[in-house]
Amino acid sequence: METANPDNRPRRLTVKLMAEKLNVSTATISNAFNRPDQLSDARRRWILEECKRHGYLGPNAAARSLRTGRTGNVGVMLADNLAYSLTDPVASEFLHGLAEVFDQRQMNMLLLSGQEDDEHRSRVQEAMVDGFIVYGWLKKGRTYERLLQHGKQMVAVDFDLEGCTWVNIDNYEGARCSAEHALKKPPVNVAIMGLRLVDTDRVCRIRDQELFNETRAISVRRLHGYLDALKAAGHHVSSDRIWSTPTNTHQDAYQAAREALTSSPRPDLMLCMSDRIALAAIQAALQMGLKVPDDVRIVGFDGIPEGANLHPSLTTVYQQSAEKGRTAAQIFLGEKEDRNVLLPTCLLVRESCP
Amino acid sequence: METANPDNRPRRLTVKLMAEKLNVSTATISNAFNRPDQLSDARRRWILEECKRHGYLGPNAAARSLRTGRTGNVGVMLADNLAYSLTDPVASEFLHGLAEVFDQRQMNMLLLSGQEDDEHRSRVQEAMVDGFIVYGWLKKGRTYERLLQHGKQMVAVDFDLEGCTWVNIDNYEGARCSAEHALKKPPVNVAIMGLRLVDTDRVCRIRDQELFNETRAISVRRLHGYLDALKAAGHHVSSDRIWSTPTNTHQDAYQAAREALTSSPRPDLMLCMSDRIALAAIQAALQMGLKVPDDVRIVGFDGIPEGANLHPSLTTVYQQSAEKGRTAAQIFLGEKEDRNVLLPTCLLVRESCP
DNA sequence: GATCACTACTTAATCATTTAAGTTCGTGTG
DNA sequence: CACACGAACTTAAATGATTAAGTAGTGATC
Repeated sequence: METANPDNRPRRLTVKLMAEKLNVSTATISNAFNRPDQLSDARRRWILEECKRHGYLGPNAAARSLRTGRTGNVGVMLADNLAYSLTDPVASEFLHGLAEVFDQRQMNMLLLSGQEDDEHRSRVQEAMVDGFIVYGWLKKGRTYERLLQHGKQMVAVDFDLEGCTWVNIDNYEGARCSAEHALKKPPVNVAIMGLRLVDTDRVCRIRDQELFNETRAISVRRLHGYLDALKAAGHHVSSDRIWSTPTNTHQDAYQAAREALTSSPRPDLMLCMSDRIALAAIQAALQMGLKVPDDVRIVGFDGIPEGANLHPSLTTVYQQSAEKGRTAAQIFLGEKEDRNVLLPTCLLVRESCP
Repeated sequence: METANPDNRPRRLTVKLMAEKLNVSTATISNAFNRPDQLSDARRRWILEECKRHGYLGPNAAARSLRTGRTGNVGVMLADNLAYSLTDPVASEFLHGLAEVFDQRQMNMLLLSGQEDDEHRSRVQEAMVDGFIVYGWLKKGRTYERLLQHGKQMVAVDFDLEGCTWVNIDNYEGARCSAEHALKKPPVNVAIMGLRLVDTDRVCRIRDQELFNETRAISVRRLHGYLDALKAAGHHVSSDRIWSTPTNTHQDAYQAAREALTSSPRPDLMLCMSDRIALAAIQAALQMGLKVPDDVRIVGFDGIPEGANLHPSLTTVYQQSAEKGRTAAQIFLGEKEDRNVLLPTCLLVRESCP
């Protein structure tokens, strides 16, 4: 048991103390803050004013949450590195969409990293939230397990979680369609620039045995889209012509692009699984003195704003990142009829691959 | 009082129930989860295993927080619109820096909007956090007051809050120095493109009576930096030549730039208080058939990555946004000796104003 | 004048933990 | 043997709110 306060001076004000001071019940104070209809208007105003005067700022959040079972927070679990995600243009747009809805509904977003620390502790159980939005592909592990167990509301985005409602885009069709467009003018050598197609932390080429590894289902679907379009056009792309970057950072993207562009035979069409990769590829190509799209055509994926004002501007697959956030938030809040939503993509034909 | 559970079947497992099931005290279960040194290793492992088997996932976050007085969360209050901030390049970099430190220390970030709703309710009191990082200039009001009262740990960034530790950059010197550089080649007509210099929600020019309004101290300091450099070089800029945008969005920035460039006399030097504004100004100038820097020289502020790869690339004042986040986090955690930090800026001379 | 409905409260149980202090028991020591 | 000590627990008092159910008083209605 805790020792009594030596000075007998309370450290913080509580409803109980305020009730004593004002000579009313704790229930009445609570009602003054939460349920105006439960007491007369005059009394309510008087209580609020007295509380302010005495320095009682309002109910303690933890105690309230313990009693009501609600927190007013939604846990936003980002599968990728948290710090990185905050500057990734696609993730930022998604968070923007989420914030638009949750902010209006007076809910706060608690950012959670999906990556586990050395002790594999999970942040799911300890998070003070009413539920989760899970964004991106989470590896199986403790966190994954805990997400299946906690029993709160949950929406998965860009991710398949058994039994969970979801929002996603049509990665396969977006990729297929962009490749189909690019193949109208037949290329000689195609390179595919993948994002986390295999489970390593280095830029590398894919080997046959790793090709259908499902570590990153988003990318695997995009890959199938590319490959099917290529097949339909009578092209064969060996796994030697498929690169993979471990992250969507400019640094990795640039390295991969550079490797691909200096490989032999030099590609004249690069299908990139993100705009970051595509922009890095354009930069690398220009620095090597190549002309885009004359010497090498480049197609991206995502449709980030930066791709529009550049010269050459980027041909890419636009995905509705912000809408993905708004939709996920609405499903979370039960404001949407559909429990699962597949958002369409659309092809933006610009200069890098006309 | 609450009615007893009709089935007599508990809705969730608690330490109490687990204690009964396993025939140990609640204290022992709690210790198994929190203080390994308080019980034998064998017993601890047994308890954790039994808990898992019965489906008890661990202590309830709200109850734990109520008892311990800690939450493991840090409230990140963004003065600007929350949804907007998440896509603003400077704010994103700042959040990136924060996340780098807090994620490593196992703390979660709770995003809070500094903007008040219609009822002026403040989120400060209800937030389940151990303290606050306040980012950006907060208007006086209920939220501002509450921040002064809550008594928890707090760090203000890009903001002055009486008695509070802070991190900031030298806005005055950064601006002065960039203007000084630009004035080496004497301009004929200077335009200053301000960010929230006055308290309206439209793009506008400044009138004399509003000039020294302190709604946005960051901008006011930058303005003084510009004006002092101009004065030193013998220039006078009337308030008619100073624009202000209400937000740092591309849309507002573009509109302001367009207005400035079509105003008479047309400016041949534009000092912009953000890179977003400067980039919009470059775009607007090019679209009008003007040459940058030949017809109009443009200087930015922030040093965002997008300014580097553009043609013409952007001359600007670099500020260490991510470092600002890391520093704020460290001060918050008490890991820094200094309680207040003023970060230096540096001038990046590039093509838009050589 | 009894009954009823309504307002404006109060009472007290409950939410799920943590932790200082107390208990028990086995072991080493003078 | 007595005593101290530490390990391994248990006991029970907080932590700070919310809320169903109960109560008292007032006025209207039959």
